[in-house]
Amino acid sequence: MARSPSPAPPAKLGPKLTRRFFARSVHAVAPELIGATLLYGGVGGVIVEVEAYHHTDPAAHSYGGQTPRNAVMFGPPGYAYVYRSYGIHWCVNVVCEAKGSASAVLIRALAPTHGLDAMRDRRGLDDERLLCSGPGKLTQALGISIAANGLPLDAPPFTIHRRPAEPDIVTGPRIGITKAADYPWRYGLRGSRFLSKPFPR
DNA sequence: CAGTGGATGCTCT
DNA sequence: GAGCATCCACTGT
Repeated sequence: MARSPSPAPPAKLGPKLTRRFFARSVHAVAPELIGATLLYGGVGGVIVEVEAYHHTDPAAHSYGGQTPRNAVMFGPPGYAYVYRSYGIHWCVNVVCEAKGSASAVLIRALAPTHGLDAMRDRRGLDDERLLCSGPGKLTQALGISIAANGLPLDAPPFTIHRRPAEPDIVTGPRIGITKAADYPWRYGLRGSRFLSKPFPR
């Protein structure tokens, strides 16, 4: 099959984010991640959708206390928390706030900009819009698995670049949860074609 | 487009 | 043994 020539968005990248960036409230970090560029092994794109999970939030994995699975959430900020979802997919979070706060931001969708061919191979798809438009899709496209759990976000294979400008951000209820389903802690880039689902209007 | 159900494995009760 | 921070294929309008 002929692969459509990808009209790659302009690769505008701010400076690399350091761990200090994550040492703040998830509600401060989450909107600032919209527009940032996430790379894993050089493959990735612009973050267009995230969700905040605070430790006081019944939907957070850390809500019930520390367990082997969520241990990374209880560690220092600036690290990746990866877990298996529905037995099939991986999902990646960035740990925020102070050590022990056990709060994190789930990365839910990217606009692909780097390594499109690698993403297409891993996903078995050509359509750019479907490569990273969901938390399980983007980990597959980037090759993120449990091996990335606990890795620092400011060192290879991870790289996160600050957003080059402040984007137009939408908020709404989080996706796919039953507890605290009304908290408006989903953040997205307004009008993006790469969201996992549209935001309610 | 909306809704439904299966796949699949791990975590915690 | 239940319950998932999901995705995809399939159905019916």
